[in-house]
Amino acid sequence: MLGPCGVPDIPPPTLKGVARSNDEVEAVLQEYADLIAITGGDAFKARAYEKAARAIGGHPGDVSRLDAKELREISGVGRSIADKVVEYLRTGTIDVVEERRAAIPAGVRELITIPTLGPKKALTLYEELHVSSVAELAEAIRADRLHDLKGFGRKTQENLQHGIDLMAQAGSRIPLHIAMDPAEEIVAELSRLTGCVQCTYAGSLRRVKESVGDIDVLVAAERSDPFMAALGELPTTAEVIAHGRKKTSIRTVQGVQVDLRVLPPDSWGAGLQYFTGSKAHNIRTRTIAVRSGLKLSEYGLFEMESGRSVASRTEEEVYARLGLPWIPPTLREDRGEIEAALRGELPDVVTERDIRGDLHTHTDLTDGLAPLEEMVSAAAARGYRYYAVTDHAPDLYMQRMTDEKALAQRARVRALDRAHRGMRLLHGTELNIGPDGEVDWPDEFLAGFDLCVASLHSHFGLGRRAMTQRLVRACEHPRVNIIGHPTTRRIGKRPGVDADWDEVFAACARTGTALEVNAQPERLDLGDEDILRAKEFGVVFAVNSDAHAVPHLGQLRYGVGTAQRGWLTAGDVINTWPLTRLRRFLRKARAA
DNA sequence: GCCGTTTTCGGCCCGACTGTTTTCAGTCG
Repeated sequence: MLGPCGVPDIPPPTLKGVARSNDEVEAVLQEYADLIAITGGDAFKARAYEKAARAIGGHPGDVSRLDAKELREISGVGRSIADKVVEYLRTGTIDVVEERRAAIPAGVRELITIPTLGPKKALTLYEELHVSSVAELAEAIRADRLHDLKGFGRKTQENLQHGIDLMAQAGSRIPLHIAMDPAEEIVAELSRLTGCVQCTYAGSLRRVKESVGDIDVLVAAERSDPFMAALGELPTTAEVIAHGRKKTSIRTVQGVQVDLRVLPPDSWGAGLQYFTGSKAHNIRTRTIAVRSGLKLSEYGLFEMESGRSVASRTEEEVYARLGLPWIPPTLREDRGEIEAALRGELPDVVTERDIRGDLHTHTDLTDGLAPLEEMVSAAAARGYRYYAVTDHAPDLYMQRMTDEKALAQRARVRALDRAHRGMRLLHGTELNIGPDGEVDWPDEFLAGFDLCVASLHSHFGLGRRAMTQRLVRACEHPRVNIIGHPTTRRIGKRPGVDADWDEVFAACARTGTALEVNAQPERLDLGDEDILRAKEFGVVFAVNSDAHAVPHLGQLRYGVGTAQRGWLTAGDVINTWPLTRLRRFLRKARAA
């Protein structure tokens, strides 16, 4: 089930011995940390569990293969947590977590997903007003029951209402990355079965939308029943919602609904086209079909008169018979792709293969999890030709960066660079854009970096005018190469900052400053629509992972998908360029 | 609960912002 915030509820206990992903272990430890905080337990203990949860989520290897001793080698995991992880891996539950679950309704924990509502306020609401879900909180606000509650003044109530509204907007949609894991797992499992001709996921997941309603999985096979049966029996399946010959629906342990459709191999292309959508795109393709005396459905493209099938086996075939080139799924939103295709002007969208390097990454020197050497090895393993390390700068106080630390890291980066063949290392930093657009460190010090990303981390509430000037000033800084996560939105949690984006885009184009497409799935910032707009101004982009751990490097694909949705080609993206061209760009307008 | 030692206790990212509790608690990055 999904809560109103779109966060999956706690998965029910499952069979013993089922391999669990790092993400699941991370989730249960994070839940325990939340429960400790809500029940007023030791704040440091809660933080210890949070830290361990993050460390396990960011651990490059599969923790379900580790024993207690090996688990303790992960930083932040000691004897007690290692034992609990082992207990979870073996039994699917942890006793002490179950005890706290029994004491606090799941809905109370859901409350703290509301921005500005933390564990203290959640507990107050529960104890004083017996509020134990987001819906009940909304009702309590409506009925003005918070009136006499200490610490819940008018403004606080407004903020809570605003947070609830934001989550309602996100609705029951699931963040992209939450849906991707079960989708890929199911596709891999079904592909293994005898008789499987084709198998993939379709729908908004294939179009790489920032959130998806459910997962559509398609199989091409002569007989459907083995696939329908197999889906119901997968370890990831928590519940079968509907079971039929053409369609079966289940809910996964993550709370995501999956619809499986089995198509005859002959109609694979038409089915894939149909179930990939979007609806708006399909209306256009069907209209084109009708004008040519044809009828397009999920079973094929047919002559209206005779009913004879003219295309259905592949998507390419279907599009071709409509007089169109194959259109990448990420463009299928009826945002002009049909017209562009008809003119033969579809963009040759950037792909993951085009990416030569990552230009925004962190290490454990600041808030990353992995040491420099591990991040660099992982980057090399991805086949990158260059890789930038961009830890935070001193103005973000909590990161405790100093000149000395930055310089020591640079020396290590230079040494590693000499040791690595085929991949050049760049030493950069992620600067903090202050309220007036100023950044950390004086010019002379910044000159020592190969590149500077600059991002907003606070003061999100400045007025539109001040925010615009702030961003423009950052662009105009001669050492700032990339504006990181430009709007700072958190999908479903926080809207982007208010600025005159046209003015910012114009400043980027004028000053030779790239805009980031931050690939963190909860950011995807810039988003597709802003990218489309910015591109009109002649802006160039950097698609970066902003990785804080080794596994995050792989999230780059979500950024690439978002870039595609913004119609970007490799030429628009600076980290597809050869290093010499990139370096020229990084010099900005300064004398060579 | 973890970790590192000045080892078996005592710290633990720390400062800003917000709203409201007139002196600070809660939340966030």
